[in-house]
Amino acid sequence: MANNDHDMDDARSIASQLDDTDGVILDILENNGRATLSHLSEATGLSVSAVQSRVQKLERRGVIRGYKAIIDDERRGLTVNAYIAVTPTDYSWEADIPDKLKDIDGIMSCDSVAGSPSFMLTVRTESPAKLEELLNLIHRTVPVSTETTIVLKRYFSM
Amino acid sequence: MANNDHDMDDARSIASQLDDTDGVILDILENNGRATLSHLSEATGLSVSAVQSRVQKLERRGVIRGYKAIIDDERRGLTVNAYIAVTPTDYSWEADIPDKLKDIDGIMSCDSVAGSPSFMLTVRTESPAKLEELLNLIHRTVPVSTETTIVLKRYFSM
DNA sequence: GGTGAAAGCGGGTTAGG
DNA sequence: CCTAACCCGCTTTCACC
Repeated sequence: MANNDHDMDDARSIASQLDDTDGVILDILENNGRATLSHLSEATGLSVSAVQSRVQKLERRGVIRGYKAIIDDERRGLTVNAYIAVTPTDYSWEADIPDKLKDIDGIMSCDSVAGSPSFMLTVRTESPAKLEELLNLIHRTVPVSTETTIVLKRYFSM
Repeated sequence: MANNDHDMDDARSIASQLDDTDGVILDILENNGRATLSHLSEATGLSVSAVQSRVQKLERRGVIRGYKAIIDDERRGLTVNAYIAVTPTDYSWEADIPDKLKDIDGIMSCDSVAGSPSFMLTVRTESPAKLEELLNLIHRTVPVSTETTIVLKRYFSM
């Protein structure tokens, strides 16, 4: 995308541009993605149009990346969650691993981490059997060893 | 089982009540929490009001737990993410640990897991120094040992 | 950077069939 | 589950501080 103005899209410089009011807006929207502009206006003491321009700016700069409904995975039938520590068996592939994994259904996140596993994944499936299928698929896709830690109960999240 | 004969809010019984249309609605809302009813109407082939009553039902039954804005933590200044494996040093406290941790700022999720650590936390802070403070706070709050894995880069999530 | 107001309309809400 | 009203709130665009 071409920039209209001199946008500084380095993450750190953006963070340093955010003031307390932006923080209030982000806190509210993080907990209620459908908060209205008038609600944000009340909470910040600004006018609706001022809040609106801030929200739009936050969206344009990528601070607000989108909006999601939070789904109760259990009530939806996705009952098995797990952490998977991933260690490459062939390190020449290491840099490609996240890209190879990102479209596999059930893998919710992929982080590279410091330490002996190279990556940590979080996954969710509808059954232990499906989790085994997912692990098999991972091993067919990339040359890695995995260590899976099954979640017994999610006490809280975000 | 032990409770109420007509209790319909058991997670499994709710999941079994969801049909394909509900699945379409949930998939869309999970990726776009601000999808309009008319968009959902197009996607499902139902009328707007039919979709609306389904969405409301999903909200009332707790399948849809809420709506959130997705914030780019780096651009917001929260640059340090980590996984913390938690092992109680005094197991008589184990059951209380999630409750003690849930109001600590920076702890994003807490899962009990199968295996030798009892819990897995995900945390975020604005600096390594703040992460150390968070770890100190955890140790002052509950009798546990911790093993922290720092995230170098988040490739994708949710 | 912020306010306030007016006009248009898109989408949520609530009827009746 | 549908259609058809109704109405609140988001958006845009002003002029202005």
